Formats: sequence, structure tokens, C-alpha cells
Amino acid sequence: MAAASDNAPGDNIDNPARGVISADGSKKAQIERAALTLFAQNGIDPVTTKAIAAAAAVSEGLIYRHFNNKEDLARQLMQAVHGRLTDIITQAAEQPDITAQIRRITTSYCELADSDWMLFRYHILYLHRFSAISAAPGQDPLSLTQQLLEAAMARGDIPTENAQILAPMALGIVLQTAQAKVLGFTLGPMSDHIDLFVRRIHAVLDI
Amino acid sequence: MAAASDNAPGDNIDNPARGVISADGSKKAQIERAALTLFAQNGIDPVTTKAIAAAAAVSEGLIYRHFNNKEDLARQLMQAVHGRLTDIITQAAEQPDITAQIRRITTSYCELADSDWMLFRYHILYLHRFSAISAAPGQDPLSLTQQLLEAAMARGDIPTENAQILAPMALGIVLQTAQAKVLGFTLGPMSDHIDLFVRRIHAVLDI
DNA sequence: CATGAAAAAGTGATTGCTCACTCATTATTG
DNA sequence: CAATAATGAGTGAGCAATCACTTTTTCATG
Repeated sequence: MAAASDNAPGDNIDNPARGVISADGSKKAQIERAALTLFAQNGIDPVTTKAIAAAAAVSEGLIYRHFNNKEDLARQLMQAVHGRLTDIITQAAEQPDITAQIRRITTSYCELADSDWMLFRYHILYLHRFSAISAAPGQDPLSLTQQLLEAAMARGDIPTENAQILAPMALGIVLQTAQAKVLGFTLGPMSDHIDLFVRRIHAVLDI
Repeated sequence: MAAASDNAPGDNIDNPARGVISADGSKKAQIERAALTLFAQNGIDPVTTKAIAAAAAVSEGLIYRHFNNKEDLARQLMQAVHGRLTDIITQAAEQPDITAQIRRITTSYCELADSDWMLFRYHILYLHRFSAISAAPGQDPLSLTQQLLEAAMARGDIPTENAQILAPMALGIVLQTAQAKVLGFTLGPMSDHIDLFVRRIHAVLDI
């Protein structure tokens, strides 16, 4: 998760990365998973706190021991997901060239989507609802991808072009397919198409 | 028309071709435009009927003379937008080759987005909420694009490949850029990038 | 290790408020 | 003067959030 082992810009004193989408079987984790699933399936507003509590097998009041309110719960969930996707891009930046970076990002995105579709679906559908969710300005998948492309252009790995436009295009190769799945089109697992995705991202970047 | 007595509130709605996003200055058109704008800006659930009525300079009750309920209003709006995008693809199919079709669709999409951004934004953000919204099965932008690609493959205009995967990729070149705009990235007008979009869609399709 | 006190976790009935929708009434047409 | 268009205060259902209370965990101390 939000790896704070080496230097993290801006230490958050009060809340280290605890609890949100936690792996343990704690009640908090139960609430988070129940809320994520219900939100992803039904949207945020239509889901009642009563329904979350019931799905988590927990009392309604307990939600408010762990989260300020329903919106805060939804925001923390989105932040967790967003952080994971951001981490994927950050880690991919360590790859030596743009080709390796593309494959790494594509693979990680597809694997996450396949292993936790509700989480991925939640991100696709409701990210727009939470602005200023990134840990720091520019610390989001789109901005980081743009930086990756700009670096590759500077190295001459890909032709120079408007990286701010190319970034959504490149990510869109994968994300738009996921969106089609959300809309009910029955494509198989995302991972089945990794090679195709990688090739077409290369094409979009003119390499 | 069916008996339009006032004890059946849904009676005056069986008029699908007229009224939705109407160009005239009717009260119904005012309601539609106000609702569309508020929905696109704030989401559907948080917008109250009172707020719609106020923005439309109309009484709250009048909404229910024209629509069964708030959800029905939202659905009819989405159907209208969806229909317009579907028409764009349908008309583009008359173009002689895939290159002309691509340019036609890209141009129309960009022009619609620039001329009525709220309408475009509404479609991008909330389409997933309304399933089975198409006039007929397969009558939606994604399915029609897929058919366009399959025809082009049959003609040998583009290499044969999984058209169901390629369709969202191709549309995504434009749509994902629009999505980035929704998320607050300040790209200019969509129309500024038509040539780039067209070239990169070609690249995605391997031509 | 036993003890108890304090903190934290957990409960669920209650509440105050918001909001979609209604309907009796008034205005506006043809 | 019908018939239709339009109004907006009123209503009841449903919901987020609270809070008084119980149970469990933590932990200092002899």
C-alpha cells in the first residue's frame, strides 16, 4: 500500500495508512469491503448506512466510530484505490525504458481489475466525485503518466507530441475497455488482452 | 393519443420524439435544460426537484406534469443524449471508407462536446446508471462502432482483430480525453485536437 | 498472575430533517 | 366557460447521524 518505508514527501502525523481496505478481518475492514461493494454496484447516494451495516454484519453506529460520515467513508475508499493505482505508475517508472513501463502498467492494471473488479469499478465510476484526492499535486495516475511520456520524449524514445493529450489516450486503451465492461459488454478477463493493449498503446504513442 | 385525463400522471409522456432537450422556449424545455445542467454539475441524486424548478423558473409541481418522477427525467435526458451520439455513428456509416468515417465521428463528437459540454459531461459521467437505454439492441455508439470496424475488416480496410475490444479503444481516444477534462485537466477545446485524434485512432486500428 | 480501572469497540433505538411527490387551488388559454 | 397549464404549501416516508448504554480490550500495579 502507501509505502512509507523510504522518504515520503510530507509525513502525515495523525493517520498512517491503517484500516482503509485493510486485509485483516477487523470490523473496520468489514465495513470498508461492504461499502465498497455496495457503492460499486449501486452508486454512493442510494446506499444507506443501514444497508452497509447489514452487509458488514455490524451495527450502524460502528460506522461512525471509524468514519466521520458516509461521504468520508466513500472518500477514504476512493483515496485507497487511487493510491494503489498511483503506486502502480510510480513503480513502473523504475523500469528502464518506455516499452517495459507500458507492459508493467498494463499488466498491473489488468491484474488489479481482474482480482478486485468491484474496487476497479468503483474507481472508474466515481473518481470524478472526489476532487483533490491525490496525496500531492501531480501524484495521480494521469499526471504521472504524462511525466513518464515527457521523460520518454526527452530521451527520444517516442516522438515529441503533446503529452497531456497522449497520457489519457494511452491509459484509455485499458480504461475504456474496462468502461465497456462496466456498461455490460461481455469481454473476458482484462488480462486476456494484455498483449493487445501493449501493442496498441505503442501504436498510439507512435512507436 | 390515449385518454389524457389528469388522474394518470404518465399519460402525457408517450411522446418520445418531442420535447426532450427541445429547442423551443417551452417550460418543458426549461426544465430539461435546468435539470441537465444541474445533473452534469452535481450528480443526479444530490439535485433536488426544488432546485431544478428554481433553476428553470418554474413551479416544482410542473416537473410532474411532464415527467413521471425525477429518475424518469434523468433517464429521458440520457436517452436524448445517447440518441444523438448514436445518430452520429449511424450517419458516419454512410461515409465510403473507414478513414472518412473516423474523421466524421471524431469531428462530430468534438463539436458536440465543445458546443454543449454539459450535455457531453452528463453522458460521460452517468450513462452507466441507465442500462437498456438504447432504442434497440445494438443501437448504441459502442455496438455500432464495433459493426463499423467489422465491416472495415471484411472489406480488408483494416487488419482483422477482435472488433469488440477495438471499438472501445477507438472511441476511447476521444472519450478518455473528455474524461480527463471532466477530472479537471485543462486541455483546450476538443476540436483543437481533431487531427491528432484521427491519426491516433488510425494507429490504434493498425492503419 | 490476579485485579480493577480506564479506554476503546460495539450496539441499536431514537430523532430531526430533508426531499420527492401530491393536490387543492388559481391562472391562462381557445 | 370548459379545458388545460401552472402553482406551491403540505405530507409522509426514509435517511444520516446521535447518544446513552453494554461489552471487550488494554494495561498499570501490588
